[in-house]
Amino acid sequence: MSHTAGVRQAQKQQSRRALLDAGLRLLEHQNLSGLGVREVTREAGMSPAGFYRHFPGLAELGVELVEESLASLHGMIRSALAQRGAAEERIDRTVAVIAAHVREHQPHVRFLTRERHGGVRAVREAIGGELRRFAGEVAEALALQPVSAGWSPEEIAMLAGLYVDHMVSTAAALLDAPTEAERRRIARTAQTQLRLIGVGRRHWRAEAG
Amino acid sequence: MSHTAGVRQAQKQQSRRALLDAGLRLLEHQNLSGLGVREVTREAGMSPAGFYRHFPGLAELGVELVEESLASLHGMIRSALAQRGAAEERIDRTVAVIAAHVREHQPHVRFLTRERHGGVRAVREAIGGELRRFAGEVAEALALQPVSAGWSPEEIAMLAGLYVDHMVSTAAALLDAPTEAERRRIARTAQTQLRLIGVGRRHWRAEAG
DNA sequence: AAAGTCGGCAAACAGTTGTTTACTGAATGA
DNA sequence: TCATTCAGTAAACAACTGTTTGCCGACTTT
Repeated sequence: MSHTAGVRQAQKQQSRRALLDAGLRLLEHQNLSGLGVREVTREAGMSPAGFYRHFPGLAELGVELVEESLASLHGMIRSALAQRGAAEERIDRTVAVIAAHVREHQPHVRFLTRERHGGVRAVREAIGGELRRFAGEVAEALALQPVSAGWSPEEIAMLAGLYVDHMVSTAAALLDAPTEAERRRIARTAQTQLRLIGVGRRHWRAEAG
Repeated sequence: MSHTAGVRQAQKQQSRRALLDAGLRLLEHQNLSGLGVREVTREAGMSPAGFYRHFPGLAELGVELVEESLASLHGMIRSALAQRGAAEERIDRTVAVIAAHVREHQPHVRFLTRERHGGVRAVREAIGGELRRFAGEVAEALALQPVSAGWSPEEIAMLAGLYVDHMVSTAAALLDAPTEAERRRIARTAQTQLRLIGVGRRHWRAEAG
């Protein structure tokens, strides 16, 4: 359908990408709700009317960006969960994975953190829902670990939520950090925090409920 | 200077408040970067030109809203820190304080979570800086607790950061929750998470560093 | 080679925007 | 009482905005 036969299709895809990239670029310093069609087409080097050959409106551009961003985030989470080895090592590598993702997908991550509680309901809910799905995946992975023996599903879910929230906070902090030194400091703090949570995990069953 | 002699001053203050309230109302469904002077004055029942008798521009309105919101948040944090009693009790009351604050200052809290990573640099930095100051206060309070004996300042700071981030996440989740039942579920989860962190705290010195 | 498809453009539409201008009229101070 | 101050207004400004229209010309299909 799309893999052959198409100088036409290829050019169209290219223009579409140009629009998406232009939007993503503008959204680094702006909010989705404040974006304009003319603004995007200007940045993409296209006439305003051309926009409507690709999207019915800006909302749809936004949704597409959400999907892209979440797809890459999803990949990152799977990488983080795939870490093996001792707890210490896993923590360090997980934080490293997060830091690398933020570095390499800065515009996407910035978009997500900015619109996570932004003014566009559809986008907000898409992000929130997907984060909840991610928490579910994390919970599944946690359930398989020996440390979780005897934990109720609710307890595992609350731990997964804590991890996901922590990851989000850490990613946002890394984004805002102005210098490399600051980013390293944030990463180190995040590691220590995860270690503290890990200590709590190991003593949870003996102490609580 | 201002406490007497002023039907004039009082009327001005009233108009100023009307503008701030109008802005806050509009910002429940919108982003600061997408707000317009005409929009605000229309909502406040004032002519567009009148706006400039009170603020040089919208950015200043935004900063003023940040200060208001942070002042009320500051009050909340002090309440939370003032909790006495056993760990369990303190946790429950702290979460209750957060939930009450979110309920009673919904527009302010929504504004903060929305603009925490929003498109207006000055506002973003004001919020971020103030949250860091709050973390400092939390750290001071933590240092006084017996559980923190033997902790380095860095360790205490990372714990305070974890608490503040967790509070922010919880507040945001409470805001987004559609039903009272959902809010109760979130509060209960938050309590359990705090309890887990508490377990980690108590076993930290024996296990880490 | 001819006919058709369709991405992109310029131009025009009616609205809206931020900001300035000169003004009005009520509160103020002499 | 009279002059002054000043919050709020209406009107005008140019500069945008989203969206539609008709058209062109390069690709595709027949």
